[in-house]
Amino acid sequence: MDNLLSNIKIKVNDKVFIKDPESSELGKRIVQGTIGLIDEIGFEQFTFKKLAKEIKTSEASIYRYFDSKHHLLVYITLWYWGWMEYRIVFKLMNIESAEERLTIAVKTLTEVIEEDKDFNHINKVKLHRIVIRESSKIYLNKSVDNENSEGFFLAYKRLVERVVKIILEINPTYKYPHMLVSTIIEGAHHQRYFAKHLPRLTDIVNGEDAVTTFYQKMALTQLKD
Amino acid sequence: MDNLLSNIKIKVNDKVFIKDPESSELGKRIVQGTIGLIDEIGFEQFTFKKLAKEIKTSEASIYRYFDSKHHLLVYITLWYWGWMEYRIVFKLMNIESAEERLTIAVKTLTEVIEEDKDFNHINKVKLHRIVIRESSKIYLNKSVDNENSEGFFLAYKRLVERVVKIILEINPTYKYPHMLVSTIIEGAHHQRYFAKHLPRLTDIVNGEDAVTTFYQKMALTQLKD
DNA sequence: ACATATATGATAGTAAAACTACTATATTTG
DNA sequence: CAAATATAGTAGTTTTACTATCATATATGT
Repeated sequence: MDNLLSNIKIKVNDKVFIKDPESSELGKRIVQGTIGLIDEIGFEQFTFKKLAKEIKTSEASIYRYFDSKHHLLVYITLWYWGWMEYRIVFKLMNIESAEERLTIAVKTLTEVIEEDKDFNHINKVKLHRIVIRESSKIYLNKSVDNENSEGFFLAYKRLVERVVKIILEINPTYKYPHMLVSTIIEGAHHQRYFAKHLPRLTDIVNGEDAVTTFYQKMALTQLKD
Repeated sequence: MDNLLSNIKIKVNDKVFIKDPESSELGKRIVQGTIGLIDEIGFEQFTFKKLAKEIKTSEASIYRYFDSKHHLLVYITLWYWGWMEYRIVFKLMNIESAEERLTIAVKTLTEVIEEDKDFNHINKVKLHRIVIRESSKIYLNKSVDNENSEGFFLAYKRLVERVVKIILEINPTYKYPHMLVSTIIEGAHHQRYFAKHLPRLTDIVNGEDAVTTFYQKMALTQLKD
């Protein structure tokens, strides 16, 4: 991918922010600083006051971009999903075999993220760690129905749908394609987290990326039912 | 199970509470009230002040039982895991076939909970909804390593290990038994939540419990690898 | 060039949440 | 039955999450 994406912008639902953080220098510092700080101290300890200090601005200025720290977390998660969809579309180009496309999609969704130079102000390694630890909090709460009706989760649904389509190409009568895909995405996050913090809840295998291998096999075998 | 469990107490790691809530009338009201209130308003909106009002006691009295609302959530989640382990042990009694045991274990872990009369002050239907929406928050945060070293998650590990053993009975060389079990447990929670709030991320099939069916099949087919 | 819109910064304030310290009362026990 | 102990209740403090106000800097349009 290299620098091909250097003039592409990942679009995020504009109901998530008050002012688009991509539209200004300060906005980008907010996003960059948020990723650094949440990665470091966790979402619960993260406050706008600490962020303001970190990026040398005022609390009030941050409130001009985001309503709440919750919306800021939603923002970076939606950005991540949008970015994932892009990566998948890219990697699947010109690949004909549906099986191969599925294998690549699952690898992309589950593999460890390596740092690259696209979207400069966003550190994807840190973002990935945040998505693993924090992203489910954006929908596991009482505001989910409201936010769903505002379209907050469309980026996630699109991402899932894209992989579902590949599965249905392989087996048009498979009954649980959405379940399979969302199990893989969420499951991979969990397994990476367990590997680091609760290793007895997962399996760490020498010489292979067990998470990716496990879910690739799962995708290919389950859809045969 | 009926009333067989009426004089059994689910043990919860005593580092989670300051004073055992099972040891007094007030303690039981705290647990009962917590389950009702978190189910109703969600963990983020839940406060000790609201709980105190609900159960007609004072904030300070609740603080004598639990350090923080986080520990209270840990408590009810650990209770749930302990209870699940009990249910599984019970249901597997005298069943010889490992395949059948696995099918029953997965059903128990993934099925919809029906109200019963055991452990009277704990409403298991509400508790199940809370576990689905909130339980992952007990480990998806920066205190996980500390709390893990205090043994907070042993009940979860024991539960997983119990099912892992069945899998290894069926296929002693299967490489990913923990991954499979934790994927099933967490996955089932997610799918039930999606079915209610984000249905496009799952598959709802008429005339069957798609969640249980999906994960039962997954367990039986994956371990063949 | 100058008025005006827009962006940011600095400061202060409010309400609720999270937690602590202290006081009062009930119960147990020596 | 007095002293010790457990439990409950009241009144704080600190932090968080947010709002409001005003000052200043920068950009834009005519």
